[in-house]
Amino acid sequence: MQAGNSTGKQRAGGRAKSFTETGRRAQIVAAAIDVIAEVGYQRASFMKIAQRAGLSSTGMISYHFDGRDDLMREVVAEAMRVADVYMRPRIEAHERYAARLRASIEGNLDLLAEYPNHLAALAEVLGNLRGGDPGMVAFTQGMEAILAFQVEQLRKGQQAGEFCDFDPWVMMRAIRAAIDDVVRRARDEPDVDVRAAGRELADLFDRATSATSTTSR
Amino acid sequence: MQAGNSTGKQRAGGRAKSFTETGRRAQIVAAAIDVIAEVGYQRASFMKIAQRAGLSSTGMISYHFDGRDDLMREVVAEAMRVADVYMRPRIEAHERYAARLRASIEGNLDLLAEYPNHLAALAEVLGNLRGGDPGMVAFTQGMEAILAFQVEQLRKGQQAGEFCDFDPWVMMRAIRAAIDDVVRRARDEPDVDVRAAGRELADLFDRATSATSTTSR
Amino acid sequence: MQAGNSTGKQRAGGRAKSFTETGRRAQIVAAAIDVIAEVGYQRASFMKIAQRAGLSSTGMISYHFDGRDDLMREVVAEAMRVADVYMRPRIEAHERYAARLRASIEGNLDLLAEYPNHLAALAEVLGNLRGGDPGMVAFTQGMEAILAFQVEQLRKGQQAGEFCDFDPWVMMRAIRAAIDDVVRRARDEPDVDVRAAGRELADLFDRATSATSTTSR
Amino acid sequence: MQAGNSTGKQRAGGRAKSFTETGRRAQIVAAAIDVIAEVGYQRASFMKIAQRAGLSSTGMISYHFDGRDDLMREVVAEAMRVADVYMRPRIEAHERYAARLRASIEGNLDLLAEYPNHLAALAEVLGNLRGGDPGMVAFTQGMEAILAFQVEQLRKGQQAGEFCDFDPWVMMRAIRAAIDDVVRRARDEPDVDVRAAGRELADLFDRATSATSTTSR
DNA sequence: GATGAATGAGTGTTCATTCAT
DNA sequence: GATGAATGAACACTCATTCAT
Repeated sequence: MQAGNSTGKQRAGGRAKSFTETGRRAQIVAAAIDVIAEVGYQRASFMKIAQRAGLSSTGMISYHFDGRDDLMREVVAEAMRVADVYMRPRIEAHERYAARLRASIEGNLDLLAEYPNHLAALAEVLGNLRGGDPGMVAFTQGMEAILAFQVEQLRKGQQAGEFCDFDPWVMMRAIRAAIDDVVRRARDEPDVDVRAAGRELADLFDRATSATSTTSR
Repeated sequence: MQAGNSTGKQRAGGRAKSFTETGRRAQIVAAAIDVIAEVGYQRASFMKIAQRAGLSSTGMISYHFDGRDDLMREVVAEAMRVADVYMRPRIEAHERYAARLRASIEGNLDLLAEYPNHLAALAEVLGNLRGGDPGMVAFTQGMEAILAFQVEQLRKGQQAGEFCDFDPWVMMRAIRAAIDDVVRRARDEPDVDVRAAGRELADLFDRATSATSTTSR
Repeated sequence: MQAGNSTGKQRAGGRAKSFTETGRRAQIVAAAIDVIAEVGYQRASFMKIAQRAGLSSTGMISYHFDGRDDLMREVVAEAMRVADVYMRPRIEAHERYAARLRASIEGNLDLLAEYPNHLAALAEVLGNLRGGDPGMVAFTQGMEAILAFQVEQLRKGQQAGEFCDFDPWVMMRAIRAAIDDVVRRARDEPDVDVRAAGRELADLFDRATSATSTTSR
Repeated sequence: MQAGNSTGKQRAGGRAKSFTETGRRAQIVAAAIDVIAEVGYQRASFMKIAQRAGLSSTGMISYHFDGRDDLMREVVAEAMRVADVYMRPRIEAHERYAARLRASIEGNLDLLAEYPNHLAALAEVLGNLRGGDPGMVAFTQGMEAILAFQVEQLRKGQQAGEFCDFDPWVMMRAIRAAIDDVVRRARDEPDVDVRAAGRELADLFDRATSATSTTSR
């Protein structure tokens, strides 16, 4: 999952939470991220998550979260928060859109090297969402908004003459899919050099978006 | 899932099957493909598949298949068979590697337009395999072999001077990931013009692989 | 199961059977004996028996037998028939009751050495009968009759002064239980010398029944 | 099943258990003992056990026990514990091996009179173990160890001149088989006087093992 | 007679969730 | 707040039996 440029998160339920409840929730979310990264979205049962979190029963999770979907929403929110903190400064350090795109791609895979479980969990949860899932609809829309922002960046790059002519939605999804694929590969083969893969992908999409190759003909 | 160049498959058990049993198996596999495409690999229970196939009980599926893994193997084999029949002549109609790559990408998405459930089920099953799954190991290896063949094609294209310098494994996985992403998108948003997306992706990876930009420098 | 001195068998159902049907039945019974000896009474499913018999479906068994109990009755009857043919002349070759008892014990274990599956299946089926099983009640009573005959032999030996004073029912059941135990042991450890065990058991029960030890004091 | 001289047991899983969980486990084990004694090992389904224990679903049993084997292990452990408590002082009250053997036989059947289901369940579970059952292997070995101890007692009795010459393994298995047979008979015919049977069996094996017959010659 | 596909009840097990304590 | 026992539905799978052909 390509991360960065998040629009920020907010809890689904609006009621105020005490400090310890917030702490418990964070603890459970952290355990969920590890478990999801390890065994996948579907096999990440409450029991496994509770064990990883050092809890003695799954009831604790149901107590703190309004169902499995709520927990998963928090997992995604936490992963996105981490990604946002990591990515935003690296992207905004650049002016030109092409440089920002490269920073985005390489940054995602540097992030993967540092937080492999976060990105793996993120990809797992989002990859297992269905369009029809009620309760996750608003969620999916939030994801679309983030993607739309990134697409808009591509479009601006085109208008600025940095990028050639292409469908920015198709390009953006291809970039995200390629990054997610490395995330999945890193999960199964921990020895993969994800930073090197990041540079390769950045080169790849640089060529794919660059205006120079067309103008030079 | 990018398909094509399948190595073919046959049932593990050697016992001869009657025509009607073969028919029932095919019917169940077809139902499984539809259900998997609709609700995903994990949620595709025998009960849903049996209902879709017009069977009164899940026992019938266990009667015809040697467990869930066996059914899933047949699902993949069937999807690969369809893909192979569709893709192979389209790819082999071209001489040059660049043209073959374009044919492969566009062909996959034309195939998606005609058999959306087949490709969706294929991606679902393969995407949910874990390294540790015993009984599916040989299966994963078979997929790797196909991917390796496609990587080899890219490498030959580089040697022939048609492609620029890039890591063929990274490129191949990026291509496959981009195609699979369209498959997933088409599943959730049936109105997507997948053939147009195919042309866009073909253009994208044509630029990303083309040797022209280097010669013009 | 101690065998011998059978009162003979008769089919439960009274209708006449054709020659081929009788052949099929015998074939199935033979397969059932092997399967039961190998995997036990409860795990001996129609499917395993059909496979062993070279039949392509379990329906064949249900066609020829009026349910599982009917098949099991035939299994016992066949095993008892074999045992009776083998045991009767060996026992009747002796005049004295003590010699007949020894012939009975050693004969049973010689029989075990020659037909291990028959005796194992016999013990399995009889050992898994419950008192309450309807449809098997008449059957159990038949077994009791055989045992009663053997008890009567012991009693006659006592009256003849060959045996000391003991409860013949308890003695008979102990003998049978000891023999059955060797049958079970031979099933799990095929290297056991069952004939040697037979001689040991014959000695054991010779001492336990002998009138000499008491008179000699 | 002849019991006594148990080596003791404790749960495989090391997790500490609350009092109520321990209570529930004991309740389920007690229900399992009753059901197994009534319908046998194989027919003792979780559903029947749950109903007997007053539970609404079989899931509760899976919650408290790590599978069917785990429950069966506890059943045997409980039966052996009861047997050990009952038998040990009765056996150790005697010095001589012959007296100990008599105490062992009569004690087992007195125990049967008091805990008929415990011994019936014990015999059922152990009698249905196959050599190939993984997870129960260590279990079978434990039973062999107990039997070996009892065999050793017989051997010592022979060396002490109390017993005549016989194969102690064959003798021990015959004794155990005779006791188990009474257990089974008591299960099907509750009116049997098991204590009387115990005295008869003790007399029987006293004669079978006694050294007096040899000295008088 | 013989076949084998179909049936439906039953198996142990996992799961997210609930609720009395 | 926190616990963990209890719940009931769902899961894949096996089984003996039935029945149209």
